[in-house]
Amino acid sequence: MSPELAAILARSARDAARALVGWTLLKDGVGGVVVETEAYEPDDPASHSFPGPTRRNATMFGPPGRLYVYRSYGVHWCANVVCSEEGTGAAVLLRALEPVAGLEVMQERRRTADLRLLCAGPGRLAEALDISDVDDGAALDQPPFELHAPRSSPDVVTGPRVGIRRAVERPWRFALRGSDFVSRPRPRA
DNA sequence: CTTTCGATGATCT
DNA sequence: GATCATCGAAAGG
Repeated sequence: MSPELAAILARSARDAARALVGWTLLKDGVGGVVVETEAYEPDDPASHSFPGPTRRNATMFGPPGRLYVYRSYGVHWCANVVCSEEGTGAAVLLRALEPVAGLEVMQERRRTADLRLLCAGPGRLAEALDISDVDDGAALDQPPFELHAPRSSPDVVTGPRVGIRRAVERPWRFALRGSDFVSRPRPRA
């Protein structure tokens, strides 16, 4: 793993979630720029790692830089980046990308031509990149995945996390300011 | 525009 | 049996 990525992922989920905005994520050359993330910390009642290690969340307690993939509402797949120290259970939920590469492939997978709806939400993002349970535990800096650093530091806004019932007050959602490709409800401009 | 609701399966109580 | 880090279609204003 590059020193730059390792340094980002070594930090808390909050810091890693903020720092991952602007990076480009690809699977098999298909994907785009990360424009929205959420942090899930250890001792965070909203995190899947909160109850401790189980079969589902085992990847969360493994090495940083791996993908933790889980099924949401029995219908969708959602993808996280494991971060902080191995064994802590910290992770960053990937919530939205700005589509950049493989647009036609993603449009086909998502069955929509609207670029704003290709990767705007964790379930949509996973479907567009063809991420599922088989990718759980995969290293994000090794094929078929690539993670590329932004050229300059992006302008990031924060807000409450989406879709959770517990610890709703923690402002651990991060998004690229003004992006047209974030999920709803839209963060403040 | 906004709100409501069904789908569908693993996990938890 | 209830809950859930979601989405899209349908119904309501």
